[in-house]
Amino acid sequence: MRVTIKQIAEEANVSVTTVSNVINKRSHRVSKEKIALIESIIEKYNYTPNMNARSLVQSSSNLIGLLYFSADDDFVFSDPFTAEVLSGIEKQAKEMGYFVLVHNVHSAEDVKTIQRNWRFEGFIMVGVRVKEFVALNEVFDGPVVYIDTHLSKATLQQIQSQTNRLFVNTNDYQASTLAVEHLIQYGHEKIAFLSFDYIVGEPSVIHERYQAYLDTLKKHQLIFEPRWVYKDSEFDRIYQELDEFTAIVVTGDYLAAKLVKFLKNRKKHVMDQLSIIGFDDITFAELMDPPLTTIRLNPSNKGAIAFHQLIRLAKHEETNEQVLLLEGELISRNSVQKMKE
Amino acid sequence: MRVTIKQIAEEANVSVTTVSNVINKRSHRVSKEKIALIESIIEKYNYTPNMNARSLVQSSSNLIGLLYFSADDDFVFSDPFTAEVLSGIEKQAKEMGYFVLVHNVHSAEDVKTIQRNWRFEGFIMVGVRVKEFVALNEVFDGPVVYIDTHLSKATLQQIQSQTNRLFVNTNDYQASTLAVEHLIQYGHEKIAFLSFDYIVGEPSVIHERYQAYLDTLKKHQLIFEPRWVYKDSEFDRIYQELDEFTAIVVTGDYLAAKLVKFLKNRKKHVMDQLSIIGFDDITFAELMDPPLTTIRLNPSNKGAIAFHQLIRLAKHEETNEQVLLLEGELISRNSVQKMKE
DNA sequence: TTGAAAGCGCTACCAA
DNA sequence: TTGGTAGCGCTTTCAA
Repeated sequence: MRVTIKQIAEEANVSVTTVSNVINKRSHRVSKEKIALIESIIEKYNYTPNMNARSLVQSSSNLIGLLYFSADDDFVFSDPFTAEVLSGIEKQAKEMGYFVLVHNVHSAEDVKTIQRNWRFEGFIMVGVRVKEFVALNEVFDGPVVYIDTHLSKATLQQIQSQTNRLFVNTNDYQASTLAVEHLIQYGHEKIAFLSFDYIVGEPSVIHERYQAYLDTLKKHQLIFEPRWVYKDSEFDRIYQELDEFTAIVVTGDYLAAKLVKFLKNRKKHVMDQLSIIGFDDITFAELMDPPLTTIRLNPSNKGAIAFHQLIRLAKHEETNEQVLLLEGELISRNSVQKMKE
Repeated sequence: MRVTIKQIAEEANVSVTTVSNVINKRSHRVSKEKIALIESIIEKYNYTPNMNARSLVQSSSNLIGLLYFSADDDFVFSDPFTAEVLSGIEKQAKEMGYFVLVHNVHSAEDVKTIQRNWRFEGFIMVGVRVKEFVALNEVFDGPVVYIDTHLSKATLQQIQSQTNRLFVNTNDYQASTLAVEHLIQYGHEKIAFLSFDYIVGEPSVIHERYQAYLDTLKKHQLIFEPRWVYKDSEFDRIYQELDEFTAIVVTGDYLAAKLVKFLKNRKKHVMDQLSIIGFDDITFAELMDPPLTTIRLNPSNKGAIAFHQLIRLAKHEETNEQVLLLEGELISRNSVQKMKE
């Protein structure tokens, strides 16, 4: 059977209080000798406190929850993005003595249950959409860091007073500007845009990127051709209109990889003719043929930052900004070629 | 403040025991009316029991730990394999009302600490090597399922008596046989083998695959040329000896992707001349150029199975086999070509 | 069918 | 500097 604080106390001939005090490093409340003695016994039995008991009495736990939202029962942790976020979180958590419980949730109710079951210091939430945000945000009153949840100005204003809510996003506008500027710098003037389908008007990653695409074209006085804006279901149309533009911005590397494959199947050497830039810098980007030029978003870093912010919130430390924007970084490989003068 | 069992009891004018009984579905101990009454109150307050309290008294928790071993501080959950395993585990766990805590550990000591902190039903361990196995195996006496830990016959024999230890592996021998047979069927007779570096003699995934490669060649009376066995550091040598063989077995898709890239850089159309088969079927395999023929290993399935086995162990259900072997599946794409007769 | 009470392991308060 | 003790929310005897 495992050693408890009581047994340690007995063996040391002290009270449980004293043992508790040395465990919790309240050294000013215990004599040096006793500390040494108790620590040796702790060492001997390899004692570590029972978190359940501790959490029960303290109503806190060194436990944080990584919640991933998805409507369907998809295998979300196989999504490389989520996986890397988790990676970043877990690494930091381990270092700081925290534990991470992961859970895939579908609704606010789910969160209610899970947070009632355990005592979480807080949550990091990934994949929350605007429409579920409000309901969700009410469920839990502890600290929450949202990753990549883009809110409208109005909603943001509403929750400004909630000092324990934080948003860690990529600066998608900046990232996308970076992408388009790179293309322009390389001499491209006819630039297309490909993204997953999204709800127009609703704040989102894609919306930001699209806006930046528009603005950057305008800034450089390049033509914007509505036809050149594609959804992921329109590969065929891209193929047909291929001669019209010389470069395309694709809002994700994975989608870019799919497009490249599709195009290559139709036409062996398309990529000599079309420049392509993606987002994310997934592992595979550099292994593609041609190696994919992309905007690196560094999700593990995002996870790490989210974690640290969460801990700050939990400790009621001041934060200036409610929305943290992480910059994207241009990774220039060969899929974007210089236009001949 | 949250509702407790006590408050429910008060509101229902019954004792906590009775409430506890309805929560735990001991319907024969409570009258129908009280059950209805109590359940309605539970519903009303959206009450769910506090796991810490429950775990404390029951010494169990519906909590399982996914422990990933790594010597260094790598971002292991960004490894697509681990991520998918987690995916499979988490999905099942959620369905059955379990929770998954993930932790990256470096040593047996780490495990000791973490398991003392929380009350785990059991652990699923990934990435455990033979040399750390023994020490590790002693630390915890609850159920453990090891994923892809290959042990020697001797070690396996030693722990045969531990009925709560289980191993879920891919049948790497079968998988590799499948790969080589496929190549042979397509007319290849000169077949090379590429793997990461590994310790010869120590049971491992690669060792199994190598052995199957050897045996299958022999079975078909094909020549085995020791020179054609490569490590991941020997891409250059592969390039130099490229004319000697027509196909290569690569023990992982990621490695295969790297090789293809390397080779293409040297020689534009190598892949017309060399057939290649990988293992894993990573997401990217089908997006490669050419699309990679591979042996699908289905890690999320592995995770799901591991989870179910763990629960069986925890419930002390009988298991016949201590080592579960999951079959690989040939996914035939275009990277393996038929030899001309 | 119901309830009183002990106790899981720990912390925190108060008293010595 | 030390210890006694209440109590966190729950389950589990045992008795009624």
